[in-house]
Amino acid sequence: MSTKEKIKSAALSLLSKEGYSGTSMRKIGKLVGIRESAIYNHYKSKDAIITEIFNDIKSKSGYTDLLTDELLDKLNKPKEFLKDFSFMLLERWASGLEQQMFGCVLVEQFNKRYDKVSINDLIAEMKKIWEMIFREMINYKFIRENNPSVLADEFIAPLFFIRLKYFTADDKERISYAEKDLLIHIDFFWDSIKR
Amino acid sequence: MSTKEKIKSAALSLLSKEGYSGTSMRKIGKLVGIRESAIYNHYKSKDAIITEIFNDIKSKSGYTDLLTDELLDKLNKPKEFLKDFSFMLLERWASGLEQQMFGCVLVEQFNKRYDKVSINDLIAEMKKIWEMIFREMINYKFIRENNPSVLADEFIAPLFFIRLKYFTADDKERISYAEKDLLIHIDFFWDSIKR
DNA sequence: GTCTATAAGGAGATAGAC
DNA sequence: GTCTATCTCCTTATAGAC
Repeated sequence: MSTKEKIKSAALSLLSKEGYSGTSMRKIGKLVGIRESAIYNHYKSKDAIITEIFNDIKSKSGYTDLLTDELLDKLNKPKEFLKDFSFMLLERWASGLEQQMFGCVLVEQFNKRYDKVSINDLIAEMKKIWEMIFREMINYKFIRENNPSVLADEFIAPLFFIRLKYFTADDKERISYAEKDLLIHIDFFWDSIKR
Repeated sequence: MSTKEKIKSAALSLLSKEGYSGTSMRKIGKLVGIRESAIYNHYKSKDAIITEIFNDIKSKSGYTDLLTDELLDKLNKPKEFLKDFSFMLLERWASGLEQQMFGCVLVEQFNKRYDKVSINDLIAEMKKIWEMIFREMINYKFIRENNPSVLADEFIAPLFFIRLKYFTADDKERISYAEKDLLIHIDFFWDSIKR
C-alpha cells in the first residue's frame, strides 16, 4: 500500500468514528507513521482527503457486481434467491471497509459541508436492485402480483435495520446473529408474497 | 428560557450537526450571545454539557406517555390502531427537538466517549412498546397467532426507515410524504397479520 | 518524500475585575 | 453572571533543509 493509500485509509478510519472535526491531520499522520506536514506531499488539504473518501464511497456503494448470471438463474426459486442474495449483502457489510464507509455516511449525515453521500443515496442504490429483482419475480409469476417498489421497501427496511443493528462495530461474531434475524425476516416476508 | 437552558439548547443544535469535536465552547457561546468563559458559570466543562444532553435524550426516548387508555381502547380495531399510533410517532419525530436528539445519537454512534445512547437503545425502547401491543392483539385474537417479537421487528423496521428517510432535516412538508409511505407499509403489513 | 521550524488562529479552561 | 485577559495545547498549512 502506497503512502497516499495509507493516508486515505487512516483518514477513513478516523472519519468513521470521530467525524470531520475529529479527524485531524496530526491524528492521520500518527496513524500512518509520518509527520502531518508530510501528508501535504500527497494531498493538498484535509478537505481533499475527505472529498476523495466520499467519492470512493459513492463509486463503491452499488451492488450490481453481486448480481451474476449464476445467481439470477435462481430467480425461479424465489425464497432461496432472497436468502442467497441477502446473505451476500450481509457478508459484504460485515467487512471492515464497508463498516467504515457506512460509518462515514452516518456520522456526516447532518452537516452540509459538501456534496457527500447520504443515507438516502445508499438506500436508493439498494432499492434499484431489489425493485428490479421483484419485478422479474412478478413477471415470471414466481410470486404474487404486487407493486415492486413496495416490495422492495418492505424487504429492504428490515435488511437496513439489521445492518444498523449488527454492523456498526467491528465484531466478526455478529454476522451469525444478523443471519438469524435475516432468516426470520425472510420467512415472514415470504409468507406475504408467495403465490 | 434561562441562560443554562439556552446553552444546552445551543450545544444540542451544534452536536446534532457537527458532532462532539465540532461543538466548541466558542461556537456555543456565540449561538447563545455570551463569551465562552461565561459558559463556565453554568457548566463546569464541555463534557458536562454533552453528558447532560445525552442524559436528557435517554430520559426522553420512551413512548409510554403516548399510550393513553383512550388509545388502548382502539386495540380491537387493530389496523386503525396501527395507523393512529404510528401517526403519533411521526408527529413526535417531526419536531425540531426530536430531530436534533436523533441526530446526536446517529452522529455520536461510533465513538466510545462515554455512556451515551445508541441507536440500538432507541430501537429497543420502541420495540418494547410494539411487542406489548402485538401481544395484546394476539391475546384478544384481533390478529393471527404469531411471535410478537417478530411482528414488532417487522413493523418497526419500515417505521425506522421512514424516520431516517424523512426526519433528518428540518423540513415540515416532509411529514405528508412520510405519512404516505407509512400508510403503504401498514396496508402491506396488515395483509400479513390479519386473521 | 519526509523532516524541522514556524505561522496564525481555534480549542478548553482559569483568574480576577465589574 | 458576564466580561477581559491569559494560559497551554491543538488546528491547518507553508517554507525550506536533507
